Amino acid sequence: MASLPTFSVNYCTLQLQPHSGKHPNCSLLTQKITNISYKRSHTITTHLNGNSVPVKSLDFLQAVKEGTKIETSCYVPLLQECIHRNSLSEVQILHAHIIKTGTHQDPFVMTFLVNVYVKCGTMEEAERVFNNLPRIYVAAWTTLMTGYVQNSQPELAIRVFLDMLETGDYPTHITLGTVLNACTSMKSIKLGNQIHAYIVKYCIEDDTSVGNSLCSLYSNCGSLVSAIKAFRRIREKNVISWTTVICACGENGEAFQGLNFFVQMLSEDIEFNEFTLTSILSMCSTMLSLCVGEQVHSLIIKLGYESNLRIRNSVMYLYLRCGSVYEARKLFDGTQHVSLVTWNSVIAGHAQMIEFAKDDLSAHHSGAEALNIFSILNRSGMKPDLYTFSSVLTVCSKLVALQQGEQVHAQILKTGFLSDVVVGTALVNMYNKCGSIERASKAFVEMSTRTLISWTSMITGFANHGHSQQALHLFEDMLLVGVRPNQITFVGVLSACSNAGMVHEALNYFDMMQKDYKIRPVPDHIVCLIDMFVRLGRLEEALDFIKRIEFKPNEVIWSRLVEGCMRHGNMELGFYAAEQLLKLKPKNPETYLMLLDMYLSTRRWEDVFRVKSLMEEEKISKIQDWSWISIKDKVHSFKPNDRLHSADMYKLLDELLDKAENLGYKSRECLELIDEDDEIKTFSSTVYHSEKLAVAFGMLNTVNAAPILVIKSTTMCRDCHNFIKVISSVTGREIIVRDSTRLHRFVDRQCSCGDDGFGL
DNA sequence: CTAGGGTTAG
Repeated sequence: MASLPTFSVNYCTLQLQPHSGKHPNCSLLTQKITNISYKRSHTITTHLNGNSVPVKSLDFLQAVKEGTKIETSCYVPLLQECIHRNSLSEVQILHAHIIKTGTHQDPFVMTFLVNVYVKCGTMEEAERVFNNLPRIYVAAWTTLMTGYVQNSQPELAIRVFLDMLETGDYPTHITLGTVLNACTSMKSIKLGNQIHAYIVKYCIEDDTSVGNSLCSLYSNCGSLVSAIKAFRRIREKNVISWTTVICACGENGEAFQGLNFFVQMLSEDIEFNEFTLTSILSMCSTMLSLCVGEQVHSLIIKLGYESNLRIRNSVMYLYLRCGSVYEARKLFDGTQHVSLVTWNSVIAGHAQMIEFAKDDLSAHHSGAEALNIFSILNRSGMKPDLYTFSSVLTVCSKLVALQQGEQVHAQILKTGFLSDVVVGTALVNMYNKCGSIERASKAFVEMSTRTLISWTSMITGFANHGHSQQALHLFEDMLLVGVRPNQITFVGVLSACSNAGMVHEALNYFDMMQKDYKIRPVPDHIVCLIDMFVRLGRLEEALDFIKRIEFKPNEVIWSRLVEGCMRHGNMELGFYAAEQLLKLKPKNPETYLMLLDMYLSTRRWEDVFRVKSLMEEEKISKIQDWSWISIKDKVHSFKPNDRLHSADMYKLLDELLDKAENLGYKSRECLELIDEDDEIKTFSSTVYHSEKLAVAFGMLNTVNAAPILVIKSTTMCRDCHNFIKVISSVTGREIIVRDSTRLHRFVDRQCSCGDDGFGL
């Protein structure tokens, strides 16, 4: 006999039971469930005391209390109604009744009860019932596994699977589908392949549910080709199969192919449902294709799905992600009974708009609107859930809105959502982004479970605050706990090394990333390393490094080298790097500013004109230099030299400038790209730069001990950086400025960036 | 007991 596939999950290795030749399909028990259970219909009828009664109108609790005898066959539909109502308390009453009447001897009812507890999200109870089952059938194993998969403990699902095989029970096609789903959540293609081998061996690859699960496994592991293969092998494809393959295309960036599958469905008259439509919509959202999205929307109206709330929510989200606030708003206002998901979609949609907005000003506006919607939601009496909180915390972190973030934190504590990993991670990230590394690490330590994202967020937080050693210690801890780092984790690790100038360590980790974890370097990794060499003045090494990478260096990589060359006065290399940069036709106005500064200061007028004409060609507009500060629930914005704020503020700023000058600060001019006719004003004053205005405003409008948090759309200039350093000690205030490249935390004349992280 | 609107790290 050929050797059997081996399942290995960290702690155990087990051989599958030898098969008897034919795969045992559904057990008797599964058949029984299908016969008695119902599609999730709203009118379940049952027989009570000989009369056929619709369960929904039946106050079964009353019946139970009055001591009515319930036939064993009635428990399942009653329990099903509890799932539908999501009422754990009623489940418990029924459970007690089941015990009282001795029905707990019935393996079928008790197996169903495991499912009920799973559906109510109470795994402890589900386990308890499972452990006391009079006889464990394959359906019970499967149900328990499903519970673990749905409650984000896929490793336990695999453990249960192995336990099941040990007792000699055979998996059904549904069990295998669930195991595949566990592999999918663990993103373990290795284990998935082993299960796939088993499936091929028993010739059930063409089974609908197995095929569907295989399709989503491969899709989640990034292999669209295998996903489509799995889909094609399904003998009887159902709506789920089609929807899954469409999702697979969307998740893997092949939206066009996904649309083709949908068109095929339409032309072949294959049944589709609301889920198919929402998948299509979310595909349009991720590829930001408003044009296709609008067509799908009209199709939805034509097909009469317009009033469907799920679909409405998806359409709203689509419009928001594509920046059509007006359309989204129209839909929102036109919806009579909005659900929590509607609110969540609108908030998450605005959060997304921050990322995809055309400029920083509208990005900021979206963020402020998201917070506004959140407060309306709170006043409406509806209770926010973990999705709401995660989105809102993201918004706070992007707006550097510490006060709102703290309020949300308090609300999360009260409502008990802190135990959720995603919410906990979002909280850690919020404190990191708002400059409070202390509270971030406190929140991180207090988490009961951590995902890769939690670790990565905290490591990056330490790195961004200049706490390199702590970042690296945390990374080592993460490895000890057995969490596998990814590309993004290494960005944090390398940036920690870079900030501390730890060349040896950086190169070691860079090596480890590629050799031990088979992660290919991306521009972000290289940027960290280039920054490190540049910081140490080792410009030639930086160049060597750029030449050694396998991909074409991007705009950021070259511009960091140009910047470094300017700082260290190596103009020859600077000109070379600038040539490479110009070949890429950069899009960032700040890059042009830097190049102009370089050519102006060396009086290379021809190059100045070359850069200027390239700017025209590339339609580079003037730099949008804005700063913001959130105070209480309001966001205040500042433009350089604006005179829109109170006279007190300008007075305070002038006083601070005086004080700073007495302590050795010397104001310096800086290059700017401003003015209506887009002419280059060579050097202009930095006195009223937007961040200075925002800081002064913050001093005036917050209590003395409070930190001042400013967010800035461009990179901070050297002058403002010096100024804020000085006044942090003059005023004894902590000042945090998050600019377009990094976070600066000024305390007592020191900045967390180590004074190397700013521009001209 | 299998897909299924809204959530976290760069």
